[in-house]
Amino acid sequence: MKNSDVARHFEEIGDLLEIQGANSFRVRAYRNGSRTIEDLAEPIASIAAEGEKALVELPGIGKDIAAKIVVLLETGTTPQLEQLREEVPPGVVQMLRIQGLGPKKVKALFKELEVTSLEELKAAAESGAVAELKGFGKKTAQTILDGIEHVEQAGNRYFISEALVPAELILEDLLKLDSVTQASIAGSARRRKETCGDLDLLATSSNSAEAMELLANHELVEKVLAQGDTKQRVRLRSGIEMDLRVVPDESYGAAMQYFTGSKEHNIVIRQRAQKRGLRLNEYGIFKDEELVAGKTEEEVYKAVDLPWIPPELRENRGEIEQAEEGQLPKLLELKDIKGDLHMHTTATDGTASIREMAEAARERGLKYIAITDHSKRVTMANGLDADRLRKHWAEIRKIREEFSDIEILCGIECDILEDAELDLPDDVLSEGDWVIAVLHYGLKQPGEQIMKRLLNAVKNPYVCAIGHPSGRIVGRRPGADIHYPDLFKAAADHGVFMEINAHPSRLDLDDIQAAAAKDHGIPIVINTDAHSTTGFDVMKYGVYQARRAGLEKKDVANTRTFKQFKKMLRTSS
DNA sequence: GCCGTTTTCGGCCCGACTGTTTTCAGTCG
Repeated sequence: MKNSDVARHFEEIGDLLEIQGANSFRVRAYRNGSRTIEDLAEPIASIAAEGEKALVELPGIGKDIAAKIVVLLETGTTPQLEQLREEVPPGVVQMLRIQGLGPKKVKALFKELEVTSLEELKAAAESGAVAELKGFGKKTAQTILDGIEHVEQAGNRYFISEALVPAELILEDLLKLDSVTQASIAGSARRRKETCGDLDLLATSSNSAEAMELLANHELVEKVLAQGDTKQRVRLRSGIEMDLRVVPDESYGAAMQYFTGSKEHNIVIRQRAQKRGLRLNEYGIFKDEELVAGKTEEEVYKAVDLPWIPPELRENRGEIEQAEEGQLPKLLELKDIKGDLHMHTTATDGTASIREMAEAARERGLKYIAITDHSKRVTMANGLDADRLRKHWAEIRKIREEFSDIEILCGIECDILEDAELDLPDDVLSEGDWVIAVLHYGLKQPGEQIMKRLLNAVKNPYVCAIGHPSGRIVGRRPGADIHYPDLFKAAADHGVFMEINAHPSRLDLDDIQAAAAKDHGIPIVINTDAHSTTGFDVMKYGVYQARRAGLEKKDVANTRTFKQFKKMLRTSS
């Protein structure tokens, strides 16, 4: 059972308990436990194998949840969840996803109207039954109908790229207003989380009405959902919702800190404030009623005896302890990247030639690239067999003579076949400069076979890197069942790199596994997997992911000069 | 349900906005 399955199990217990009206702190305890498991780099089953005591040492896991983890791993479920599922049908949990419906209202709908699915809820709202319930009204019924439509048509979360692009455009327009003195993106988009549920914008302004009017009439905005004096919520045409908050100048830093989150990070920061006899909210840090800090984020952190913490790290995954000890990493930056080792050309499924890709890479300041078209197994991309690959490499060797200021490596993205063999023979691979081995097919194979394939690739003397290791698509397709500690140990032993694929739909390794790979001392490469000349522009998303993993420049191989990079290759001689 | 250098019991972050209410509960972030 994967960590994500175990985490989801306890998340569901939390949801169901909440609908039943359980103590909210008990509900939160299950969610905290769930999150701890979700964030683990190691399989929870390995920890459980050491005994219940090892589980209890995890934050947010006590005796009770530890015992349930053991039962869950042994039997595939827990009596508690089975019992809860009997009491609360699955459609009722679905109702929690509707904006404006929380546990109390959902419970009332379920108990009073016996509504157990979104369809039944829709019918009840349309018939007027919902509006007649105590605590409900016509507007609530309409909100529910809008909410159902939204849940049905849009997925709930957006790729970081889908979130940041409109947010940056709107931010730019806000800053053009004379009345707006400062403005920034906050929330999960500022933390560069791989997906965002919504967007947060923050501004200081002498005229908050003007800022809100601009947003209400913005071409990217579809509808104003709520509006007060300091807070406005809108839905963009893309479906994503955005909050704008206008705060006083002296509170800007506190509001940035507050609305950047994460919730888990902020809870700990506020607890630190409490311990120091201070009160922290979005307006500042207060001693009794006196404002003692709030204009900048640095001030806020200083008031709780911490240095400023980069937003990407604010997840309460150890960054507060690091900050306390002065051990925060100096995070990688986009400008540190000097090479890109994964891209395609018209030889397979790319849209640009070798020369065009090299020129585009040079324009972006890259000093070295590897052309890595597909191997033959990927028939739909016109993958290369040995003959075509050798000709392709000959072509690359010819073209690279034309470029004095950028190195072009003869590479290949070689499939690791379902039977664990590589898609091209060793004698062919040995002629290249850079071999990335990847899983494309058979991602649903049992973990044992997946590991056999990956380990076989790692042991091959010509494989330089494992590309997009899990094969996941963010929010859409789960990755292969990988036992990461074994993979990383083998990669470290054989000097094989791990890729962070920078495409916003992949971001694979994810942040947690990238941090674990760093701990194993494995060199990491961040690659765009560009299929066109504009494909290079996704590099920043890979860098964001690396920053969330706490990676520094030294942890990432393609920050090196070409000379240094080449020395790291096992095939270099 | 979890947690502990004020605590093994009694806490557990905090304010804005909405809609349904006649003073506030529910929801959200």
